[in-house]
Amino acid sequence: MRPRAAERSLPETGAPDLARRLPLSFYARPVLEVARDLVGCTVAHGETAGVIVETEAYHYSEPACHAFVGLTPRTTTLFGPPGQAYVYRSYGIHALLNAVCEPAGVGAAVLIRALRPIAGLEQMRSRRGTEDDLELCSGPGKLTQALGVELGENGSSLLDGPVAIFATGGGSGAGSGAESVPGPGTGPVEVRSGPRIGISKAVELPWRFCLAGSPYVSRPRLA
DNA sequence: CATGGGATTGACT
DNA sequence: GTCAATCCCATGC
Repeated sequence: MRPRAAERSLPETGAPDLARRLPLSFYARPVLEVARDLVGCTVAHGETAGVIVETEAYHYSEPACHAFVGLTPRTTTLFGPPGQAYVYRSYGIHALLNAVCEPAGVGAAVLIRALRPIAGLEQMRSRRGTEDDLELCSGPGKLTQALGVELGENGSSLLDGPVAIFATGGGSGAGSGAESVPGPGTGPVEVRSGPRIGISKAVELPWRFCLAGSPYVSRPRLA
């Protein structure tokens, strides 16, 4: 399949290392680790891209997760192999984007909740119908609209599919020796955790992860 | 087959 | 702060 434009050229912002997508081994880990480590990474779709500033973890063992009910037509992707996009319709209106995690057979995924836009801003503004860049991707339904991610991409591979996720290469490039954590795009990113948003069950679990101080996270902001 | 409930958003009081 | 929009699907009769 042909390379996507956003993979080959990106604006200066953040100078992401778009040469390499996150590998399968990144997703085949405990979902809480993946959720935390995805903050600071870059997600791209077509000409558009943004840096992840907010995520939430979902695991079959707790009732807020769709996989809690077991294997059904809806949860097939969730129980599938890691590194796939789980896209579903929310409230009959919005498409929400997740990254499937943990080994195949374990229903778990990370919901991508907010991005800092870095590429394809004009297309995002057009799709979103606003000129306010803070409103482009500051919510799970907003970012899929801005990126143009749709339900048909459910089950597609994040490793070799239309939705791509990259480490946002920070200062020390590759080959810096030391076995750095395999996931986090950048070096030091301060991530805060708190309760997940918009759920009615397992509300106490602090499985939401936000980039500290980012104006691009959704509301309510994490103190 | 009928029903009910959302991993949300935007408009409005 | 409240509330409707809108549709997929899990559940129950």
